[in-house]
Amino acid sequence: MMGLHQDATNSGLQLILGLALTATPEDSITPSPPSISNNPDHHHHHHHHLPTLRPNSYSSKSSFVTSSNSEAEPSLTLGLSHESYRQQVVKLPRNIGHNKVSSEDPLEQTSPHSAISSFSSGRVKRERDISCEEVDATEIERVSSRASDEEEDGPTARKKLRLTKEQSALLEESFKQHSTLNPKQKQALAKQLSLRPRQVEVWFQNRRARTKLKQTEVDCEFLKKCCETLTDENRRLQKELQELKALKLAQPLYMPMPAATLTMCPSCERLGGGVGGGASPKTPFSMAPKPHFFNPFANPSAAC
DNA sequence: AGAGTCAAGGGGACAC
DNA sequence: GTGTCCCCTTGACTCT
Repeated sequence: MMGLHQDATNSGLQLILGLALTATPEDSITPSPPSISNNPDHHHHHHHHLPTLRPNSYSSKSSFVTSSNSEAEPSLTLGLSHESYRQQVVKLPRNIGHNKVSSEDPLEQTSPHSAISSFSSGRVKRERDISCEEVDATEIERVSSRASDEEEDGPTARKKLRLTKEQSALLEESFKQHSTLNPKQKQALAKQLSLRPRQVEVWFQNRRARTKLKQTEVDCEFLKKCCETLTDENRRLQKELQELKALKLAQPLYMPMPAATLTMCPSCERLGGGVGGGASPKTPFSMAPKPHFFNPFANPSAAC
């Protein structure tokens, strides 16, 4: 999809096209995904298996799907419903056990940095206040101790990841360059950000969705204005029509019309003076102010 | 307390 | 069959 700043400056026609082709440009630049068999961010979809209980809710769906991915972690639950699975997932500490998950992806091994950014909970606000480079050993220790606290917390709710400013900035920067990522780019970015590829992918998906939503809002505003303008124009034309009808009734049958309204097309010599004669049939949405009466000099053939 | 934000889950569609 | 996308939704968290 085009960037918002670009779309916002589009003309009406371009806007209409944009509406019809939502997100297509974005898709068009999506590189054909090469097959990466050892992609640690393995397909997150075809995951109709029963979920293996993982301590980390941020383990992508794909993580427990990849049976061939050397994950021999025993399943602690069978046939959990969606909700109960979520409940189970959040009961366990996130950064404990996450590292013990054997993964071919080194990125799956949560670094202290990502442990903080990915599994913060009550720390979110603090995390925003402190920049990520300020994450020192004390902070890491605090996180670790909190992890053990969480273990004792029992049924706590799922924790929410908040990306650090630096992570967000880098992701934004990357998004400006391409709104979609190929697997290599994703891997590289994930490594750079100490995030899992799945998290990068999700961020881009949500970012695209936000862009689209914003564009939709802009489109909506534009269409509202169009509607208002057309309503006004319609009102004006209706009024003009009424005036002309009244004028016609008030005049004797063969009384010549006022000179200003007597118009003749110079090419076919037919009388004009039609209602709203300035509006071209080809431009029904023209917002340009129109003359109330046909102007043969401005538009010699409009009456034909 | 309720609205807003945003990372993530789940599912369908599609290309290869 | 796999990987990725979009869409919709959920739930944790923040803001007012």
